[in-house]
Amino acid sequence: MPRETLNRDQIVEAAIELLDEAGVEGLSMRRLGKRLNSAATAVYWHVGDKGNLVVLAADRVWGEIELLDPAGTGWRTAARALVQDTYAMVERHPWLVQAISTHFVHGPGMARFQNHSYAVYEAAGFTGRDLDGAVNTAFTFVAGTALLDATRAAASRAKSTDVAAQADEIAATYPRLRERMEALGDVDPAELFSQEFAFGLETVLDGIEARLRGEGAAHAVRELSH
Amino acid sequence: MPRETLNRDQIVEAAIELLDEAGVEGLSMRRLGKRLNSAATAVYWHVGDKGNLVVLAADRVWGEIELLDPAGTGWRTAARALVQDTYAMVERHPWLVQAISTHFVHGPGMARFQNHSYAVYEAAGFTGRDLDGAVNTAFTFVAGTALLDATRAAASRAKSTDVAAQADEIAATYPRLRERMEALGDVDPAELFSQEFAFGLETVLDGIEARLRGEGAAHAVRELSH
DNA sequence: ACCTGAACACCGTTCAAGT
DNA sequence: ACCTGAACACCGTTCAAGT
Repeated sequence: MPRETLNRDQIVEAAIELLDEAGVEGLSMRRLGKRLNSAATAVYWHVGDKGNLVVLAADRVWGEIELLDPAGTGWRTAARALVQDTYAMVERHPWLVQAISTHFVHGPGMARFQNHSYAVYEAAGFTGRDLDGAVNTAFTFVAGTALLDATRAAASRAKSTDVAAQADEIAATYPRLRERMEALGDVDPAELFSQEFAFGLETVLDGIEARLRGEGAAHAVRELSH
Repeated sequence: MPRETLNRDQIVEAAIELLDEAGVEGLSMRRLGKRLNSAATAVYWHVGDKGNLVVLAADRVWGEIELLDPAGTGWRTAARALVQDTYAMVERHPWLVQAISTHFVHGPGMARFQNHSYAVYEAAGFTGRDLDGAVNTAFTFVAGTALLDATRAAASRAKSTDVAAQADEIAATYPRLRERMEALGDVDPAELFSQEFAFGLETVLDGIEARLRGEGAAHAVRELSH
């Protein structure tokens, strides 16, 4: 499978494949070189170093998110869809959380996404600092969900269910945790997670909506930055 | 500085020091061995491998969080304090986000923290699945803040402000982002972040409080799990 | 029970040398 | 302008051998 010359896009694409398969640790310049039929070190000419390559890959995947025009659907539907679609993207690329936690990712992909976020909450009626606040609150919720989901994924990657069993044993020594474990024992973990996600999402949107009506304690905070 | 024998606590303590200084990547078994005046490989006998050591360190730091009795202060004050204190802990240990994103951390430290979370929202009046929902929503907010803060920290670690300048240039090609950049140009980034944090926190607590009064769209979600 | 040292199979990155 | 190969300074981990 010969090719003219290497280029950035092609390298980033291959890197994303490797990242999806094996995570940040599993992406090595030597493995990447092999996949591209070139010397591992040839990649350096195009992307600088591994850190920068991870940043390029991380920014790229933000471009996969579908942007729904809030004018057609109403802001809350668009806001909900945006959070859900972002979460789906993160699930396709579980390495993204680690990438973001160790690198500053703010390229074209992120800018496109952020600009749309602003469009959604602008359509809701927010302006100025409140607009920043609303966008940021929703984004924080997605980020949190992604991070918690990454932990969960790490748990199922762990050798056997040994780790989970040990966690349960420890939790059982605390009264409230034991009570919840017993109450939730029958529920499928995946379904549980998705219900918690839905609950959290609507709760956050409710908080944002209350702010829109000038209600809620969040109102007082705004006075700080007048 | 001689010592009897190595032990787990001592190793985890030294590991946290190294993690605070240089992150997960900067923690190497050889460096750790040097700090403990022992062969790098001696550590393996006590903690298994590096992954498990990171998990032990990550669980340990959850124990640093102060737990405020909600009976004395009211649930909202206790909930707010818990989020703020957790965030402060994460700022002291910036590697925690990466550790959690790649490992399943559910030891005694986490259990203690989680049990207290349940106590706070139980004091607010939540029970059953709503209690899980409230605890999880608040925790998701802290997790998201931590992840976003890690990115920010990675930005300031990056060589010069080159990266940030480049990010601004890209953002400026989007109308809404450019507008916000111009509007916020004068504001100190650290102060901005802390105001967004306060806004988000109160917004999320407002959403949770609305749920407590049986208001809000989050109510409908609860029906799904009856 | 606890520790050491050598060894193995990897890494990311630099750089002179090639075309 | 783009690529190669050797080389350097690291990694995590295993394991026989020691006490």
